Amino acid sequence: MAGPHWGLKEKTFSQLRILDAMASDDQPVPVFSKPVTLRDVAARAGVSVATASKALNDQGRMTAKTRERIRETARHLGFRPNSLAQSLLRRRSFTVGLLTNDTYGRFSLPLMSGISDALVDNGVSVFLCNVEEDPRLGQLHVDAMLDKRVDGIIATGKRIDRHLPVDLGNLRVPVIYAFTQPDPDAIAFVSDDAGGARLAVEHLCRLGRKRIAHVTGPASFAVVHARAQAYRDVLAENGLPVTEPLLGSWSEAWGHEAVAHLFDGKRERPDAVFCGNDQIARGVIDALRERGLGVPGDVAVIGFDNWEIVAEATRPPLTSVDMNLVALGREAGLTLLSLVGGQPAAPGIRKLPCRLVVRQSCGHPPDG
Amino acid sequence: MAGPHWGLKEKTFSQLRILDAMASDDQPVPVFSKPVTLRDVAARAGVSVATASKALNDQGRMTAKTRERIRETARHLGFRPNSLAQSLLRRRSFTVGLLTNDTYGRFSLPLMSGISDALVDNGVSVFLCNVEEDPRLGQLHVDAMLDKRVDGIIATGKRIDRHLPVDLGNLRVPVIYAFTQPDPDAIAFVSDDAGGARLAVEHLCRLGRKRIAHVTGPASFAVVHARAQAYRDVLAENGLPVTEPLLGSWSEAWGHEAVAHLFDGKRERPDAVFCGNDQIARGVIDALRERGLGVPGDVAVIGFDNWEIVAEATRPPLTSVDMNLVALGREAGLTLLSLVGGQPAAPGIRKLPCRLVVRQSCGHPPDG
DNA sequence: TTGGCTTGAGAAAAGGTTTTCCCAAACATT
DNA sequence: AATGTTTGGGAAAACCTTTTCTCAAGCCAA
Repeated sequence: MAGPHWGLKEKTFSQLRILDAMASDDQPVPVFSKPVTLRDVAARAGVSVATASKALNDQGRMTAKTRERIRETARHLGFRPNSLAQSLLRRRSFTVGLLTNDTYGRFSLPLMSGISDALVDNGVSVFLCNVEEDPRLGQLHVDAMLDKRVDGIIATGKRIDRHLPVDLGNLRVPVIYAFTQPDPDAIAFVSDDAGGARLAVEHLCRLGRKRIAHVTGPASFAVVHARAQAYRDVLAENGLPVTEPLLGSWSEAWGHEAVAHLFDGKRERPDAVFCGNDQIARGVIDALRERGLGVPGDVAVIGFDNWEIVAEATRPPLTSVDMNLVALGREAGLTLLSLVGGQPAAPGIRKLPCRLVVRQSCGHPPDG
Repeated sequence: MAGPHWGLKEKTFSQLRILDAMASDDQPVPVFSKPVTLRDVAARAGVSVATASKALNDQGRMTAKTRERIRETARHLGFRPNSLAQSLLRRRSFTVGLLTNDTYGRFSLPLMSGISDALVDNGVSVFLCNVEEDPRLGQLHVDAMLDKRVDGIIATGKRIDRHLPVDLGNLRVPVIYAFTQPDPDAIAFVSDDAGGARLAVEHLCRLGRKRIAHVTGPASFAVVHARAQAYRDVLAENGLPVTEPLLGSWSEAWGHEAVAHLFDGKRERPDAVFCGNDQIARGVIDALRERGLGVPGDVAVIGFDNWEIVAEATRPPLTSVDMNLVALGREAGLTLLSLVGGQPAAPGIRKLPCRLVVRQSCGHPPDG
């Protein structure tokens, strides 16, 4: 099996240890001391490092037997190429950075999950950097990432109309945004909020609800207006009366309070409430119960975000619009990858569709 | 300012562009094309790369004037050393990996935040890898991290008695565990659950509560027993009656249900409930309200985890035990760093103290 | 002036891999 | 037998930085 003699006197101590281990065992050798390098493989197989490299990368020309012998040797030694050396040469680190200011990870973690999913099979790892709202911290992270030669950066914010406290223009590496778009030339992935709102309101219409209210977050959020407009559009399309959306905060407390506005007045009372997020919906449901109103019997309630930990804990479990954050992350990751690979990509916003998750807070499912 | 002529014919196109830019501007030059290398700096300063390196790293000997000139040139060109090249040489990548299976990030994100905080000032970046419960995925991530020559790994789980689906023994790099300890020789950081429980129960005692119940998670969790024992201890120390903890799930629904057990029987009714997490506490509070019992008037309720998004949304806002996850992450990060630096560290578990966050669900604060 | 010592700075190796040549040997063609 | 052509494989450069070694010049003392 061994080739011609290959200069034992050149072997270092650690190489000798590897060889010793090999002599007694035919399994891949766990190496505790130094990592196995290509030189080790080449020496063991009796070829040059150049040939060894080509054998392992399916490059160059050599007899099938030689190639296989080198491969077997590498496998046997447990050789894994040093990514740093490869990166240095290829000017490509198989590493991307995810920049976020989302402390709780409500948005960034599902996104991260999608990104990581899409990239790990390509051997790409993800640096996660939480920059809070601190420009100094942001610069620190960005510099560290650039020094480490990340192939690209994904920047995500909590809302489309606020940006990270860091400038990513003219960066030498491609940048993709998720949930923010600092300028129109940037490539950004966002969920289709209007479409999601349509999904919700149309669902309520299909269930025969006639007086559908909308309780949502503060006017300072762009998504509030996008969703509110879709809400109005769908009601108009269905010939239903439009009541103005109630704007407040993203909290349970606001949902609670909004119910008072909706049900205390002398106006006709809603038989459905479309809520701007799951926490508001939760507050609404609690307040309705306190008033003796049944959900979904008297009033149907629908949420937004499909934050499972909230949606599944409400009684009854909450029907909600899911923004498909994992899929969004996956798309963003793949697009970044193709950008890194030199494929051009059109600037602008890509809206990804939402998805309705039907539970029990709106009554019988459409086909049930 | 320019030194002697330094061989213009040797300059590449991109270098010439840099020089052109310099001629017209005295600010650091934004470089869109290729990154500035040490060679560029050396050439521009009229010295060898060796000298340039030494000047920038405060090594070697040279006139103060030479050193300063090189530094100024580097600053001017916006030179940043290529981390990959440094890593290759130093066998140190200034990179660590955080392995987790916590999908929602309830635990791992605060931890991440602490780790990142502690390390970013040392120029260390963190790979976040979510391995779910998938051994294949785990191996994939670990291999990718090792190939990229991470300096160390922090592995975190959701619970101390379950481990990640991946073997991190004999890894060539130091490993630190958070919230898990696969074997007694491993270095692990966990929160002091017993201490946290003491904090909670003692708080209730100080407030004069006499019949304190404990509603917690499933028996399969080690922390359930640790906290329950501390609960019993504190009650005994205070001469109060001990009722057996109610074990269930970690959900709101269970908190709700537990209230029925506690208040429907013919036993004397509790005037306080110590809950195993904030969601249970939330369920308990909701159930109490439905029974017309006031919180904290009739019954004091205390939670665990201090998950702000839940604790602050309950009415009244929930007093809860905080596990100091950020601090724990910071400690873990710093310890890993010292391990990487060659400092030895004793194996075993390090318990970090919890902290009580007083809101309104237990009545007047001790000093209020 | 010679020998020894300090000072300032450069050459070269190292780190691990990939890739571009290049070269011998073997084979095929007239 | 002499000339092309393929084939298998190696040498060396490149990526960028750090560090060790070396060396010439300048200085001092004798």
